[in-house]
Amino acid sequence: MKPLPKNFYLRSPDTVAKELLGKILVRKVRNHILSGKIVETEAYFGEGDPASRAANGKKKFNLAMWEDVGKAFIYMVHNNWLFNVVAHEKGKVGAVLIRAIEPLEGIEVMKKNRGIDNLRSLTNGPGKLTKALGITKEFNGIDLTNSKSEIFIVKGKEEEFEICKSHRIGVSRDLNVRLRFFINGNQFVSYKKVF
DNA sequence: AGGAAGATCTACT
DNA sequence: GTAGATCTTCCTA
Repeated sequence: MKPLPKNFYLRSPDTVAKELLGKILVRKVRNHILSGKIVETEAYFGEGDPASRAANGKKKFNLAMWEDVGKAFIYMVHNNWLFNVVAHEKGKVGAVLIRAIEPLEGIEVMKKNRGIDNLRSLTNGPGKLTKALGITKEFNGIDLTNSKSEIFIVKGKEEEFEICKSHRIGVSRDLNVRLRFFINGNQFVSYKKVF
């Protein structure tokens, strides 16, 4: 499987967020592979988006959002690492938060990483999936378009699904636009409720 | 030093 | 399904 090319991410964050649904997030560890289908995402812009980490200008920790698209942008909130993909049009700023995946390969390892046995709550949240896949700040800036990386994203198999939109979750000051996208009816979407 | 943050877990109604 | 306590960085004063 070849990773999605860089120009996939060279578009508006909301477009990329929508199109990332159904793609496969792959995490390579020494002798095994963990992977899952992306079922829920959120788009974040740069300036003008009060919920974005980039809203207050460049900082040390959010530099990745200004840099090359197709890279990982990882930061911590409430003791959880959140995994984003840098995506924006040329010269702009933005990222897509991966909020939930459906486990495919390496489920036993994910259960061990999470310390639980329940499949449904294994990766149905942004902080949960990073824990299940063993993702930490160390991977900030990693290239997701290179299959040699420890984390990358490939095209999944073709399938039909309905895309739903809602407002972003947990954001104290959201924009008046729906920027959360998820696969309708999927068991691993973090909240069914539509805000 | 203090507070806020894109969340999670647990314990209930 | 919803409410409340609580976890750790990084930013701002």
